[in-house]
Amino acid sequence: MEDTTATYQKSEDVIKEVKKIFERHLEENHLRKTPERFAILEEIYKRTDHFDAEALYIHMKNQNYRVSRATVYNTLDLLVNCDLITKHQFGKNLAQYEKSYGYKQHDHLICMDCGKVLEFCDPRIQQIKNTIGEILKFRITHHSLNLYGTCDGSCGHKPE
Amino acid sequence: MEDTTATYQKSEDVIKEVKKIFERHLEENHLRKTPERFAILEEIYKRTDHFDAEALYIHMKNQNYRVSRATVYNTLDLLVNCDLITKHQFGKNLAQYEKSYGYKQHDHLICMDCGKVLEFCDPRIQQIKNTIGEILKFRITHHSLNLYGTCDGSCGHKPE
DNA sequence: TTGTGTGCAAAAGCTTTGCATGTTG
DNA sequence: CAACATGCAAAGCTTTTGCACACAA
Repeated sequence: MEDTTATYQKSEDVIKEVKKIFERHLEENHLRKTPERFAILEEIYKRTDHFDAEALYIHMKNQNYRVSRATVYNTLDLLVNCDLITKHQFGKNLAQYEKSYGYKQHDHLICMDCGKVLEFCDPRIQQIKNTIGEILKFRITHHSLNLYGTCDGSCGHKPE
Repeated sequence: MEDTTATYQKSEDVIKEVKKIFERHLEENHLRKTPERFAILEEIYKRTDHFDAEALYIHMKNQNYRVSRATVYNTLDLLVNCDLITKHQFGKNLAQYEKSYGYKQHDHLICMDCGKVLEFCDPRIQQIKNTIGEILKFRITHHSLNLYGTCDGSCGHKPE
């Protein structure tokens, strides 16, 4: 944040920051700082977007970490709670996650043919949240907007 | 449709209409018109909003229909395909359905405390779909917008 | 009569839980 | 050292599949 010359933060810097955030979250909630928890956070922030719990588990195994599925699921919950990752359900019965620190709010566009997921931003969604929250007397904390369609055959049409 | 004096269609009329639509869909796709399929459609349109597959299965059993879960799931798929019902994933690993014939497009507001689901309409969502579809070259067929929050304690706060 | 649809039960897939062991605070 | 977290495996829950029988076309 001090360095105004760099457009993007280096990956190592981001990882350092999210670890600090996670650490604070664990302290505030009297949870233990175990190596597994930090290892999982680090691997998530090294990975690219959208992954599911099993893929992360396999990834950890391949990196020769000794973790269990239970710990993966446990840690994913913790990370969702402190807003370091976001959980999605893109229509299927399989939770997908993505890192959320440093990313601006965005929603998703899913191709029904090839499973491709694109991201987009539209300010009008914020307006909708304000309006509806006021009308229906809800304190809206978050939302999920997915658009489904087909990407004009620009993909190889390999249904997932 | 002929009767312009009635504000709402009688339930029996709606059921008659959706059965006709379903019948046409089955014919067009060379699928069989089995009594189970029509019985399931009928029970869905007699029920209130938002239900899951298991609840529907239990309901059918209680009505002394002899149906299997397999048939329930099979028929739900068919009904989704011909737009007579809509499938939702409200954050949990459990598909929820609702009848959609005769209802205008709407989205959902979910209370994280009590699980209550409210419905709302906002024309701006259609504008977002148009804009994004054009920009990202997608033919958008449908969407899912869920707002999550808390309903100001107006509920008994019985977390589902 | 032919093949699709059904019921039933078993299997599959994602997630949670129980228990003994390990480790943080 | 006490409580919590972990690994492992088993159980839970929703959904899918396999198979023999039923029945729509």
